[in-house]
Amino acid sequence: MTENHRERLRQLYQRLHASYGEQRWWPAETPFEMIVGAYLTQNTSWRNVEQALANLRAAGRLSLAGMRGLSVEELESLVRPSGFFRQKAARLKAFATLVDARFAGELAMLLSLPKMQLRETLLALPGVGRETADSIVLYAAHQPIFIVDLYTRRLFARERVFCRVRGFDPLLVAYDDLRLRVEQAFEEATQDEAELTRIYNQFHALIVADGKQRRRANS
DNA sequence: CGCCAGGCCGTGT
DNA sequence: ACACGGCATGGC
Repeated sequence: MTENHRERLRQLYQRLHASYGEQRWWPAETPFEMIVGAYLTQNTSWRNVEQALANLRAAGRLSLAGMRGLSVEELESLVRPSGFFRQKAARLKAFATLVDARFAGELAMLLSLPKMQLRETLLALPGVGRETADSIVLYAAHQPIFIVDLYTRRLFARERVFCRVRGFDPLLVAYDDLRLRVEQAFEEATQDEAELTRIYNQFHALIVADGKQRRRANS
Protein backbone atom coordinates (compact mmCIF):
# COMPACT_ATOMS: atom_id res chain seq x y z
CA MET A 1 0.00 0.00 0.00
CA THR A 2 2.59 2.56 1.05
CA GLU A 3 4.86 0.46 -1.15
CA ASN A 4 2.52 1.23 -4.00
CA HIS A 5 2.51 4.98 -3.44
CA ARG A 6 6.28 5.05 -3.26
CA GLU A 7 6.54 3.18 -6.53
CA ARG A 8 4.07 5.45 -8.26
CA LEU A 9 5.87 8.54 -7.05
CA ARG A 10 9.26 7.20 -8.12
CA GLN A 11 7.96 6.28 -11.55
CA LEU A 12 6.46 9.73 -11.95
CA TYR A 13 9.75 11.32 -10.92
CA GLN A 14 11.72 9.13 -13.35
CA ARG A 15 9.34 9.84 -16.17
CA LEU A 16 9.55 13.60 -15.66
CA HIS A 17 13.32 13.38 -15.42
CA ALA A 18 13.47 11.43 -18.69
CA SER A 19 11.26 14.02 -20.40
CA TYR A 20 12.82 17.24 -19.16
CA GLY A 21 16.32 16.32 -17.93
CA GLU A 22 18.31 18.03 -15.19
CA GLN A 23 16.78 21.35 -14.20
CA ARG A 24 19.47 23.01 -12.01
CA TRP A 25 17.15 25.09 -9.87
CA TRP A 26 16.47 27.73 -8.52
CA PRO A 27 17.12 30.17 -11.44
CA ALA A 28 19.01 32.72 -9.32
CA GLU A 29 22.62 33.75 -8.84
CA THR A 30 22.50 34.27 -5.07
CA PRO A 31 20.40 33.13 -2.11
CA PHE A 32 19.05 36.65 -1.76
CA GLU A 33 17.95 36.75 -5.37
CA MET A 34 16.32 33.36 -4.90
CA ILE A 35 14.35 34.65 -1.93
CA VAL A 36 13.23 37.80 -3.71
CA GLY A 37 12.07 35.64 -6.61
CA ALA A 38 10.09 33.44 -4.24
CA TYR A 39 8.19 36.45 -2.92
CA LEU A 40 7.64 37.97 -6.35
CA THR A 41 6.36 34.83 -8.04
CA GLN A 42 3.43 34.39 -5.67
CA ASN A 43 0.40 33.94 -7.93
CA THR A 44 2.40 35.63 -10.66
CA SER A 45 3.91 34.39 -13.91
CA TRP A 46 7.68 33.99 -13.87
CA ARG A 47 7.93 36.22 -16.93
CA ASN A 48 6.65 39.17 -14.92
CA VAL A 49 8.99 38.30 -12.08
CA GLU A 50 11.96 38.39 -14.45
CA GLN A 51 11.15 41.97 -15.36
CA ALA A 52 10.99 42.99 -11.73
CA LEU A 53 14.27 41.19 -10.99
CA ALA A 54 15.88 42.89 -14.00
CA ASN A 55 14.76 46.27 -12.64
CA LEU A 56 16.26 45.50 -9.24
CA ARG A 57 19.50 44.27 -10.78
CA ALA A 58 19.82 47.29 -13.07
CA ALA A 59 19.28 49.58 -10.08
CA GLY A 60 21.93 47.72 -8.09
CA ARG A 61 19.30 46.75 -5.52
CA LEU A 62 19.22 42.99 -5.87
CA SER A 63 21.03 42.46 -2.60
CA LEU A 64 20.38 42.91 1.08
CA ALA A 65 22.68 45.93 1.17
CA GLY A 66 20.95 47.39 -1.87
CA MET A 67 17.52 46.96 -0.38
CA ARG A 68 18.43 48.56 2.95
CA GLY A 69 18.80 52.03 1.52
CA LEU A 70 15.65 51.91 -0.53
CA SER A 71 12.38 53.60 0.36
CA VAL A 72 9.24 51.53 0.06
CA GLU A 73 8.08 53.82 -2.75
CA GLU A 74 11.26 53.23 -4.76
CA LEU A 75 11.02 49.51 -4.14
CA GLU A 76 7.39 49.52 -5.28
CA SER A 77 8.30 51.09 -8.60
CA LEU A 78 11.06 48.53 -9.21
CA VAL A 79 8.92 45.46 -8.49
CA ARG A 80 5.80 46.83 -10.15
CA PRO A 81 5.90 44.48 -13.18
CA SER A 82 5.43 41.47 -10.90
CA GLY A 83 2.03 42.68 -9.71
CA PHE A 84 0.71 43.05 -6.14
CA PHE A 85 3.61 45.48 -5.94
CA ARG A 86 2.55 47.38 -2.84
CA GLN A 87 2.23 44.21 -0.77
CA LYS A 88 5.38 42.70 -2.18
CA ALA A 89 7.50 45.79 -1.60
CA ALA A 90 6.38 46.03 2.03
CA ARG A 91 7.00 42.33 2.58
CA LEU A 92 10.48 42.39 1.07
CA LYS A 93 11.26 45.31 3.36
CA ALA A 94 10.02 43.28 6.32
CA PHE A 95 12.31 40.41 5.33
CA ALA A 96 15.36 42.69 5.14
CA THR A 97 14.41 44.17 8.50
CA LEU A 98 14.24 40.71 10.09
CA VAL A 99 17.69 39.79 8.84
CA ASP A 100 19.13 43.03 10.15
CA ALA A 101 17.33 42.96 13.49
CA ARG A 102 17.75 39.32 14.45
CA PHE A 103 20.63 37.97 12.34
CA ALA A 104 23.15 40.79 12.37
CA GLY A 105 22.39 41.59 8.75
CA GLU A 106 23.80 38.22 7.71
CA LEU A 107 21.51 36.22 5.48
CA ALA A 108 23.75 33.18 5.94
CA MET A 109 23.06 33.30 9.67
CA LEU A 110 19.31 33.07 9.10
CA LEU A 111 19.75 30.31 6.54
CA SER A 112 21.95 28.26 8.88
CA LEU A 113 19.16 27.78 11.41
CA PRO A 114 17.97 24.19 11.89
CA LYS A 115 15.49 23.37 9.13
CA MET A 116 12.25 23.52 11.07
CA GLN A 117 13.34 26.54 13.07
CA LEU A 118 14.13 28.31 9.80
CA ARG A 119 10.72 27.31 8.47
CA GLU A 120 8.91 28.67 11.52
CA THR A 121 10.91 31.89 11.43
CA LEU A 122 10.01 32.40 7.77
CA LEU A 123 6.35 31.54 8.32
CA ALA A 124 6.14 34.23 10.98
CA LEU A 125 7.01 36.86 8.36
CA PRO A 126 4.26 38.75 6.56
CA GLY A 127 3.73 37.39 3.06
CA VAL A 128 5.50 34.09 3.67
CA GLY A 129 3.21 31.08 3.59
CA ARG A 130 4.13 27.43 3.39
CA GLU A 131 5.14 27.29 -0.25
CA THR A 132 7.36 30.35 -0.05
CA ALA A 133 8.93 29.20 3.23
CA ASP A 134 9.63 25.73 1.86
CA SER A 135 11.06 27.13 -1.36
CA ILE A 136 13.53 29.14 0.68
CA VAL A 137 14.38 26.18 2.92
CA LEU A 138 15.08 23.98 -0.11
CA TYR A 139 16.61 26.34 -2.64
CA ALA A 140 18.39 28.89 -0.44
CA ALA A 141 19.23 26.86 2.67
CA HIS A 142 19.60 23.54 0.80
CA GLN A 143 17.69 21.57 3.41
CA PRO A 144 15.47 18.66 2.35
CA ILE A 145 11.80 19.65 2.22
CA PHE A 146 9.19 18.93 -0.44
CA ILE A 147 7.45 21.95 -1.92
CA VAL A 148 3.73 21.74 -2.71
CA ASP A 149 2.34 24.12 -5.27
CA LEU A 150 -0.66 24.20 -7.55
CA TYR A 151 1.26 22.38 -10.31
CA THR A 152 2.07 19.61 -7.82
CA ARG A 153 -1.54 19.21 -6.80
CA ARG A 154 -2.80 19.14 -10.38
CA LEU A 155 -0.10 16.71 -11.48
CA PHE A 156 -0.69 14.32 -8.58
CA ALA A 157 -4.43 14.43 -9.15
CA ARG A 158 -3.98 13.74 -12.87
CA GLU A 159 -1.51 10.92 -12.25
CA ARG A 160 -3.63 9.55 -9.42
CA VAL A 161 -0.81 9.67 -6.93
CA PHE A 162 -2.12 8.63 -3.50
CA CYS A 163 -5.47 7.89 -5.16
CA ARG A 164 -5.95 4.81 -2.99
CA VAL A 165 -5.58 6.71 0.24
CA ARG A 166 -9.07 7.25 1.54
CA GLY A 167 -10.25 10.86 1.57
CA PHE A 168 -6.97 12.02 0.08
CA ASP A 169 -7.49 14.30 -2.91
CA PRO A 170 -4.22 16.04 -3.86
CA LEU A 171 -6.22 19.06 -4.99
CA LEU A 172 -7.93 19.44 -1.64
CA VAL A 173 -5.76 18.08 1.17
CA ALA A 174 -4.02 20.44 3.53
CA TYR A 175 -0.58 21.54 2.39
CA ASP A 176 1.39 19.74 5.10
CA ASP A 177 -0.56 16.51 4.70
CA LEU A 178 0.55 16.27 1.09
CA ARG A 179 4.10 17.41 1.84
CA LEU A 180 4.56 14.87 4.64
CA ARG A 181 3.10 12.08 2.55
CA VAL A 182 5.67 12.72 -0.20
CA GLU A 183 8.51 13.07 2.28
CA GLN A 184 7.59 9.79 3.99
CA ALA A 185 7.66 8.05 0.63
CA PHE A 186 11.16 9.25 -0.24
CA GLU A 187 12.52 8.84 3.26
CA GLU A 188 11.68 5.18 3.03
CA ALA A 189 14.11 4.98 0.13
CA THR A 190 16.96 6.97 1.67
CA GLN A 191 17.75 8.93 4.80
CA ASP A 192 20.71 10.72 3.31
CA GLU A 193 19.94 14.42 3.74
CA ALA A 194 22.00 15.54 0.76
CA GLU A 195 20.36 12.93 -1.43
CA LEU A 196 16.87 13.93 -0.28
CA THR A 197 17.72 17.56 -0.94
CA ARG A 198 18.74 16.70 -4.51
CA ILE A 199 15.57 14.69 -5.03
CA TYR A 200 13.20 17.39 -3.75
CA ASN A 201 15.09 20.06 -5.63
CA GLN A 202 14.90 18.16 -8.89
CA PHE A 203 11.36 16.91 -8.40
CA HIS A 204 9.84 20.32 -7.79
CA ALA A 205 11.75 21.84 -10.71
CA LEU A 206 10.50 19.04 -12.96
CA ILE A 207 6.92 19.50 -11.77
CA VAL A 208 7.06 23.19 -12.63
CA ALA A 209 8.68 22.48 -16.00
CA ASP A 210 5.88 20.03 -16.74
CA GLY A 211 3.21 22.45 -15.57
CA LYS A 212 4.50 25.23 -17.76
CA GLN A 213 4.89 22.94 -20.73
CA ARG A 214 1.35 21.71 -20.30
CA ARG A 215 0.03 25.24 -20.07
CA ARG A 216 1.76 26.23 -23.28
CA ALA A 217 0.45 23.14 -25.06
CA ASN A 218 -3.06 24.03 -23.96
CA SER A 219 -3.04 27.54 -25.36
C1' DC B 1 -11.57 41.22 -24.90
C1' DG B 2 -11.21 37.82 -20.75
C1' DC B 3 -8.50 34.77 -18.17
C1' DC B 4 -4.74 33.50 -15.48
C1' DA B 5 0.07 33.16 -13.43
C1' DG B 6 5.38 28.65 -9.24
C1' DG B 7 0.17 32.61 -2.95
C1' DC B 8 -0.93 34.96 1.11
C1' DC B 9 -3.88 37.34 4.35
C1' DG B 10 -7.99 39.20 6.66
C1' DT B 11 -12.65 38.37 7.46
C1' DG B 12 -16.78 35.77 7.98
C1' DT B 13 -19.19 31.37 8.74
C1' DA C 1 -11.36 24.29 10.35
C1' DC C 2 -12.76 25.92 5.62
C1' DA C 3 -14.70 29.57 1.97
C1' DC C 4 -14.06 33.75 -0.24
C1' DG C 5 -12.51 38.34 -1.85
C1' DG C 6 -8.62 41.48 -2.44
C1' DC C 7 -4.20 42.28 -4.07
C1' DA C 8 -2.09 44.17 -9.77
C1' DT C 9 0.76 43.44 -13.73
C1' DG C 10 1.61 41.60 -18.41
C1' DG C 11 1.07 37.68 -21.91
C1' DC C 12 -1.75 34.94 -24.64
